[in-house]
Amino acid sequence: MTKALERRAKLRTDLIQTAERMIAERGLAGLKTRDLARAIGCANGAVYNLVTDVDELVLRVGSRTLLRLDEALSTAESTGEPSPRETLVRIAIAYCDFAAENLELWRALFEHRMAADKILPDWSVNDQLQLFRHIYHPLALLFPKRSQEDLGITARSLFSAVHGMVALGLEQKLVAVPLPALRKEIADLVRAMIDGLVARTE
Amino acid sequence: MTKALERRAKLRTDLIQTAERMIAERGLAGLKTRDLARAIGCANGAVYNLVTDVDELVLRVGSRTLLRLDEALSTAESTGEPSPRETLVRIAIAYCDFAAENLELWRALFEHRMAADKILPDWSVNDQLQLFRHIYHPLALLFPKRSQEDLGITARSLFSAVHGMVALGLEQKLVAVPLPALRKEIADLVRAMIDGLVARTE
DNA sequence: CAGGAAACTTGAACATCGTTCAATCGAAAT
DNA sequence: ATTTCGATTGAACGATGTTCAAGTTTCCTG
Repeated sequence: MTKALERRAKLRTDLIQTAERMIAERGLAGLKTRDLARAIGCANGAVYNLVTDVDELVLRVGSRTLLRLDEALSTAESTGEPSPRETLVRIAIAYCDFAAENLELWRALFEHRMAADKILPDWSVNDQLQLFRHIYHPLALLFPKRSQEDLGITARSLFSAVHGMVALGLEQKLVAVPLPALRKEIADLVRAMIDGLVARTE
Repeated sequence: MTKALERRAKLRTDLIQTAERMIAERGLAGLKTRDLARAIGCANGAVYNLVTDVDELVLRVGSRTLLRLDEALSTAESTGEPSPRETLVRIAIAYCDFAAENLELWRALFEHRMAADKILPDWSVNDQLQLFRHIYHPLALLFPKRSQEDLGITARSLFSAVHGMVALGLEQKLVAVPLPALRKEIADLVRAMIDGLVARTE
């Protein structure tokens, strides 16, 4: 009994890691079940013993990506000058750097679309909401009088704005922005957003 | 000679319009050549007489979407209080509204990915760069001393930030934000960004 | 207007996907 | 050793984008 389950568990781990590598190397569209099966040494159909869907596989890879992203943002949050303003700048830059260094895996987080009827599992939803908390803390220091709800909204707005700059900045379709320039733009605009928000409370 | 070309031209127009409707109704992933052929009354393979690729078809639909978006931003730019600050806010809100009202077509602009080796045609690139000019004008009024290049960079940053808020705000995966709330958040953050940028020049 | 050339149109065929499932295999239990 | 039952296989299915030889229409010329 244990023998079979062990094998299954190992295969499952291999599958997810191989899928991660494959997305990183060839993009989300380059993920093929037959390639996966060959890579982990099993039959094409066997993939569906380890995972119900390709959708689930992508979500599992996404979970790992979000975990690493979370770590990157955590170190950015706690490393360096503790001023909330500069902490938020560091977090934004860290987001940009992570996206640049993990371009295809990061893209897969947003490119992936499931059939409208399928609902995505809880473990996947929770993963995503965790990200805002890195922004929430410094924001709470900057705006002690704001309600939790307000802070949450502002945190998401800030995150979204930085996300947009990174997303369009790393897009190769338009004129590709050199990474150092993008980092500078992001730092500038984050400082401007914070200053503008702070000024309103005075 | 004319007869054949007329028919071709009409079919081509039909094709693009049908593709547009199909994307609007069922999303980019719902665009199928066989459905298109049936809808415009020709054989499956005939689609490739009108268009070299599905890629080209999506780009042509995208061009129409960008044109309509441009119009929406134009009226927002010239309608209402002429203060540059409020003009920029109106443009941002107009972008948000357009995305909400043309959700799938707007998404198709960014979801679509071509094979890495294929280069996208000039007419498609030009379409996209036009958008920034709506932001450029008010920005130039706010920052008369900045260089053209600087203004262009700031314009793209502002656009990208708003784009991010709209993109993540309209995403249904996470908690869906009610549209009025999203509009308010965008207006707030745009004002904050502008105020923050202006404060730096004083 | 006839008739051949050129261009257009067709739809069957191909390659590639994700996914399914009846048949086969192998390990644990008796 | 035999049975049993779930795990595994890989062939097959249904879509899908794309191609192309064959058939059809259109156009030009004598």
